[in-house]
Amino acid sequence: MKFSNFFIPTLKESSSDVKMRSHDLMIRSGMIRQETSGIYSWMPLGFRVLKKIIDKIEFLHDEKGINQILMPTIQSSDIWRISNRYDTYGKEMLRIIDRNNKDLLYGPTNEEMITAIGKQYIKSYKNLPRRFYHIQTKFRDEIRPRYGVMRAREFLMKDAYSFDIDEVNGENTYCDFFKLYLKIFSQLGIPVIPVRAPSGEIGGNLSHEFHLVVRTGESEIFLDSKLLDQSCENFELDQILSLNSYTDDYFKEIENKKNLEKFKSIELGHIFLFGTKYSSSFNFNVDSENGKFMPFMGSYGIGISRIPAAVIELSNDNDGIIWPKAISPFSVHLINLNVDDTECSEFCEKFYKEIKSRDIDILYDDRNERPGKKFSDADLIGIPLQVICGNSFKKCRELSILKRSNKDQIDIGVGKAIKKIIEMIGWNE
RNA sequence: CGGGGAGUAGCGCAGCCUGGUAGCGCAUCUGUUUUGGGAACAGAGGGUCGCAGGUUCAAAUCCUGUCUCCCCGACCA
Repeated sequence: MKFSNFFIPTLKESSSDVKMRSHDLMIRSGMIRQETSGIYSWMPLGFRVLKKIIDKIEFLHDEKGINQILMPTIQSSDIWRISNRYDTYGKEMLRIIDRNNKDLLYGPTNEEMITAIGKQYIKSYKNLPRRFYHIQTKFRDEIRPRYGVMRAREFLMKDAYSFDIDEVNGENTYCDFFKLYLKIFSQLGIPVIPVRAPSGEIGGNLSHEFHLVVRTGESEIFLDSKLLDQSCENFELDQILSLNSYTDDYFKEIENKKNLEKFKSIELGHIFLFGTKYSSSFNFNVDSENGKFMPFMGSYGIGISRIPAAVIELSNDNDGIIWPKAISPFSVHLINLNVDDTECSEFCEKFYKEIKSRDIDILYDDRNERPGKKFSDADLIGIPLQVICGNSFKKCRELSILKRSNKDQIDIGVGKAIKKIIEMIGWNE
């Protein structure tokens, strides 16, 4: 992508209204624009990051045989009356009336709808288990939206739902999702901690949240600090159940508070096994070999649009964002400092095409701007590798490769540059 | 919903107390010189001062109402 043809409206100055680092950087790097309180447009650069995250999440869900669907944003009040949540959900639910005076709502979540879908099609135990997911805009009319997309009213969420024949199978599914979530976050380059959350209204249910520990986070969790360095990706159910980590709410309920430290964090995911809560209110019965039963259900959410903000909150410096490779909008940022020079521009053009032909995302700054502006934009946008073509190209056919994370710079002959870049992209950090 | 702050050019702000031709920086446009870390000079364009009412010869400024946004607390991915 050429910078001249990719709209990134960067800003030099911060708004005094913006208090959180990630919020400020997302606005100044031209990723998002506020529409009204808690509602944001995603500009080209921001949307690219979002798409990277979506792609990874989709891939890993599809790989597990979880079927992607797309449910509507607008729901009928009817199904919410069946679950009795239309009246209890409260003011967070945005209610809408259509021209025929029918009560509609902008979906804050989809348990009711997925249960209605399941009930219509799943008639036999032979049709179970089933797992579905969708990625869709949600709306929750939060009391106080804040910090940009970190706590927005309209937000993008991946929510998955499972149907199983009984509790044991439901727990296995839950366990699968637990591991899947750890894998997803690890592949996104985000070190999350699984945290036990309180059981819901129905006793005996399972719930965990996935938190990113960061000093400026707005949640509080309590955990054994050993968990910070431990991988839980291969945990079995009993280990998951006995994790020594708790959400704020859960912490108040437990008795043994030894070895628990308080951390600030950002909640990025939440999984929940709620059993037959909705299948029973929907009278969702399925034939078994010798009678009928109600499917055992769970739901599994990831706050997609919150992820870029969380990552930036964790990974930035005075000059701007430092993207982890996995979700960086581009892998390489080529900076041409001499666009007026034919030789330099021709080289950059060729170099740009060559990198692109190797399936590497590259942003090529071909704008007629001064070096200082290009460097500061590059640092603000935060692409992991900056490749600079300037004076040393003219003098001795060298490029500079600069790592955004620590500003380490190497100068390298043009012939060796591509090989080196590919090598650096492959580095794990 | 309680408490606090703010709405003036695309962005960031001053002016308001003490009423009298709406200003500064950034950005934008033109020209010249510049070009490895947000360039310099010269010029130009851009505003129903959130909205509505009131006081006054005169309102960005004073009064009343209203809308919106932000921050702190109780809810959430």
